[in-house]
Amino acid sequence: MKSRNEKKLETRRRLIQVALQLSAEVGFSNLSLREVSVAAGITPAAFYRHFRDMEDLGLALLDEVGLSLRQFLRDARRRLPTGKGRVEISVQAFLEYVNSNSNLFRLLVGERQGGSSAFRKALFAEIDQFVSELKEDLEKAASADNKPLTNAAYAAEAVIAVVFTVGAEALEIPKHKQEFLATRLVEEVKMILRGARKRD
Amino acid sequence: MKSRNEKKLETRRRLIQVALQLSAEVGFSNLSLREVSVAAGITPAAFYRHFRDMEDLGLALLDEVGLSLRQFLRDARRRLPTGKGRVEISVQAFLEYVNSNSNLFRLLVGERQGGSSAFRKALFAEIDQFVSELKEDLEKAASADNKPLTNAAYAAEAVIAVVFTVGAEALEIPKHKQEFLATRLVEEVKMILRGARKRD
DNA sequence: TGTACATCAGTGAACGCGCGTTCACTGATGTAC
DNA sequence: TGTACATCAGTGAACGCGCGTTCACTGATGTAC
Repeated sequence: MKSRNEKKLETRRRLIQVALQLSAEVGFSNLSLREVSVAAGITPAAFYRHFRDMEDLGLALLDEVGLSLRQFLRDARRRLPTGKGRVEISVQAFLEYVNSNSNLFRLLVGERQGGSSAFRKALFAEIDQFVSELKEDLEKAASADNKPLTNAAYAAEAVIAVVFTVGAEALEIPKHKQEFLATRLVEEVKMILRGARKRD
Repeated sequence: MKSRNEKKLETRRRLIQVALQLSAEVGFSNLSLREVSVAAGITPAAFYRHFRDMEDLGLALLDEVGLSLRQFLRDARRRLPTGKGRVEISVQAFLEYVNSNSNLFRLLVGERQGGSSAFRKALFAEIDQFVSELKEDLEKAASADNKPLTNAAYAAEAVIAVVFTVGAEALEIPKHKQEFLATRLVEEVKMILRGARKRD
């Protein structure tokens, strides 16, 4: 038999999952408390046993996104070879991530404007963490290749900007039409990295 | 005396202006027909004399944004000197534009996700035009400087990605705290252009 | 193990509210003669 | 210029709807003895 606490956590999980699914269609900020509650199989009144309001649920969703992104980064870093072709492999992995976690990624790029200020702040914090992890990766790779960068932080920001822009476009088109996005993204990232290298 | 037609156009203008102002605060997709109508000084029922629904108004807003952006580009191009410092001047001009037309810019970056598919399509078309105009500028500048680019289209896309990303951040912070954004944006754009140049 | 009481996730009804949309209407502007 | 009629931007009331939130409640789970 499941304990009362376990059941409560299950319902909480269901609320989060359902909110993620629904927000992919209309955007999280257009989601209603009633809609989410009913889709999760509880009455609207019971929603308040789990979250104070929709903003509170939104912050929980962002935690979820952060967790998933960090996991993706960890996996990607582990699988990545040293030497040639790293950009291609990373871009490929990223686009796969976007396609299979489109709900999470949509939240990340789609709600930069909508939502409360607490929500936006948490969202930018997630993106910042993404940027700073990339910065460290770039620095490591640069010193391994003996091709130092003038400013790894700027390079990381620029790369994230184009990666997220392309990711947002990928959401709009079916997966089998995305090859050109991959090649475009690879070229643009390489362009940035080339421009970021110290001239000798 | 104003003709009936002129008065109608004035009301239409007022609806558009008011929608632009209100959408800066909550985002266009969270705006209600009643809210906009009353703020423009007409009853909700009279709204239908001007637009079929809110989506229709949204498309009119995008026209407005497109017009204003093209004007900005034309002015910027005219004022721009040849030779050194062009990136700095362009970035400065762009950030001024973002600050004084924040409502328009917010619409452009904030509704990439919200809104109907017709709305999103029109929005991406506006951005695409921005990209292709920049591409031509880059090509001209490159041939004038005799520093040919490997792929001006990719360079333009990457530049727009970082420019819009920084522009979106600028919306979040007061103008007097934006100096670091300007230097950051200048460096990132130069980085991309450097990486885009043909190696000889 | 059994009993008595406490906890609390979830229920279902109710509330007031702003929403989009419709409708018959008003009265100023425009047009034809 | 004056008159009779047409047009049509805007009015105001009404509608049904989904919303967030509250409330007293139920009944299964948990706890103390």
